[in-house]
Amino acid sequence: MRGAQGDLLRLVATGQAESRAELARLSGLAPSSVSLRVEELLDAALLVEEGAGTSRGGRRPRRLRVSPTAGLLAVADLGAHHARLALLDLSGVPLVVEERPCDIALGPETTLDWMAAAFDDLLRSHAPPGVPLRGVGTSVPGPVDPATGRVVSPSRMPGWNAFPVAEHLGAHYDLPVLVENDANLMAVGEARAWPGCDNLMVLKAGSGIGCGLIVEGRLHRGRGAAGDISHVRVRADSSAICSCGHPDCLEAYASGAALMGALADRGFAVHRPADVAALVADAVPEATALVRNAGRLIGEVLTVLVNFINPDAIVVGGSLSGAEPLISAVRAAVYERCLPLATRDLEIAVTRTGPDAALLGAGSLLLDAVLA
Amino acid sequence: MRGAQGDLLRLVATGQAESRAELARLSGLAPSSVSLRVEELLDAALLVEEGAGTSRGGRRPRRLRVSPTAGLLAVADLGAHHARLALLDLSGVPLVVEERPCDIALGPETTLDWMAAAFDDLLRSHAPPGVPLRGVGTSVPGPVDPATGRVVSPSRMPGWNAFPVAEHLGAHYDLPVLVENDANLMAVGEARAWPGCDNLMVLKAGSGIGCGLIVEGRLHRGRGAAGDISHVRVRADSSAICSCGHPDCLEAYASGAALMGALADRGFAVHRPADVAALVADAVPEATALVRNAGRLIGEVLTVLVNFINPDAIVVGGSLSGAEPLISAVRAAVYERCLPLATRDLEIAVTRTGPDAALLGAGSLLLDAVLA
DNA sequence: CCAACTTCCTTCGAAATCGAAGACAAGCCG
DNA sequence: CGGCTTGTCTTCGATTTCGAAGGAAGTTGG
Repeated sequence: MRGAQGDLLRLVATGQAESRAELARLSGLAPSSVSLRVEELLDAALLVEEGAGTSRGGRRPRRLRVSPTAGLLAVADLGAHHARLALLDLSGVPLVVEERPCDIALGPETTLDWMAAAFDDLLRSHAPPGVPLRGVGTSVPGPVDPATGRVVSPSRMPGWNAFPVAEHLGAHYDLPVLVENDANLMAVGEARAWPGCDNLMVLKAGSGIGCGLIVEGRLHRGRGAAGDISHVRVRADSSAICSCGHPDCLEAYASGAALMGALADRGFAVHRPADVAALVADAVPEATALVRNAGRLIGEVLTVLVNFINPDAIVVGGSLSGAEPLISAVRAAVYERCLPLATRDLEIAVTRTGPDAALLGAGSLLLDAVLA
Repeated sequence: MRGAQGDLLRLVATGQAESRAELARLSGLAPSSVSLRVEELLDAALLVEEGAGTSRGGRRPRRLRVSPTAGLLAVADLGAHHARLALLDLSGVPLVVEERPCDIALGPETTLDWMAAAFDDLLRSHAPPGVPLRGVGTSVPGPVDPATGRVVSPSRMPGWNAFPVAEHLGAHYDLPVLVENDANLMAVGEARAWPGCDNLMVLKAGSGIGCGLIVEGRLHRGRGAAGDISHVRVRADSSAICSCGHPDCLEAYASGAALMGALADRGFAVHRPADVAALVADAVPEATALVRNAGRLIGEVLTVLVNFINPDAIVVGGSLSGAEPLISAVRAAVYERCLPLATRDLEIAVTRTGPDAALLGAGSLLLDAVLA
């Protein structure tokens, strides 16, 4: 897909434009040029005309949509013990989402080959005939070097260090391949649900603590570890040594793994972070207190970042995001301690996208690669 | 200056391109189109051809420069007790730089009218005849709402709250007017001296502590207070209440003002932050210890931001930047505590631009406004 | 010194893009 | 119901931009 057409298709696919007139406004092209390009996209069966939109006082626009036959994207959100897999159409709408158990500790080759097989499986059972696969993407729970698509010193991924994930996955396909950190993809997916918020911090509170940063509407990658808040030193009464070797990292107190450990010490049966959220939902005092304390610690770290970045919103996702005391404590810390200018219009909210945020984010970034 | 020409002129003015061929490479336009546009800019006397550049193995390029007669920019860097004023040509090169005493506590009208008079003064004495003034800009030592050009709750600027600085200054001129926070402008100015570093944190250590953030080559403004690190809570032995009402803000321990206070308590005669740096240069133990401690505290705050943003470099400027122990302590804290991935290629250095950074930054942003 | 190669810049026909004007299709309103 | 207004989309000549080819002015290397 070359330049101008790609831009137009992207605007339709991302839901920013639904008519030729909107395309003209957003793309900066002349209405006549837009008509020509759209005509070509219709001929190529990448776009379809679908009825009429709502009038804004004049003639009703002819609604444009990405054709369901334009192509599919296969995406995965890879966790430590299970992966969510999905097929999306080019506008990012899921045809099918599945969660399957897996184990990243088996190493990259095994895991990625398993993933490719799972994608084939989904395509066989759910892809309409004749619709081509156009891109493949996955999240990984660790830092990814944006230049090379390699995983870099991931603490939760034994055996994966410096493994060329994108390259290995790409060997199965002659297609654009995307590999990105899970919190980053979650941020991208979430960003589409927050129109008007160009600067967004998306916290992933799961068994680890991650954060994705959207600046001016675009994912901020840094050197691959951007968004890390796990290893910030927090003010704690006791003293814990983190796996990174430093004392009192946020992760050692406020991560899902830390909370699970603390609850297990007190005799609760918790096997995954969602179990912690469940205990909180059941109003178990120990769990609530621990989660609230975790939220306070996270919130105190976020104050620094909110003052510095001035985001439009902080969105909390991940399997602990269902624990209301966590969000409340984050809110309390941020609103109490940050500059008024930074919090005046700051929204702190739970995910609008739900558990598929990273899958949708992968679709969004993949679309860019496909239409490049 | 309309679009395409503006882009080309900007590339030459910012020193990114010196020949038609470079313009073609950087602008994405076809060589033939570049030649046409350059011809028009030469006819309009905005560009001049000036000899030949150095060959890169083939025909030598014909070097292009912005004409010295193309226009001037009047810029100021406004401090609490003095202002630096300059006239720049459109490529950002100063014709004249002066420092004059002033007092922002006299209020916005008085100060800004004084500034306009000072600009007129400079223009009379230093502007070549017939060269038009094309833009006016100033820094202010406080947050600026990017949308309105108003100062917002500035702690060091009594009487300025919500004052429409850009509007008032604009009444003197029928020209683009720029008003921006001082640390932000410093960051923009510094960024041009760090080619290849697209993500930059620029620390201004003066009587206050400010920070400007460059992301993907562009200034990050947030809601106007972005870059603030003054009011981060630090781990301190004693307890001090900051002017913002919270305990143990960084500013209360590590700002030039705080250091001056501490030194004055010990009987030293210090009247401006540079005096602190001078004491350190004279190896006065009390001053060195205080400055080193300030650097450590600042560095600890920066660790959070470095992990989160992964900048390419941290640049330290401001009147305390000459104090070597400050930089060393910042370096020590950041390199010790940050993630290896974040510090692997991180440079922590003193300003390359010197005291005129904010003036040059103002010129850089003004150029964008002039060529819009 | 002279060919071979590089890079820079221009020339000129082809192609893409624009923009003004108008056709088209609604809602609004007495 | 029939103007009136508003917004959408297309037509078509004018303009801009492109791109391939070639000339100009160097360097490099036998």
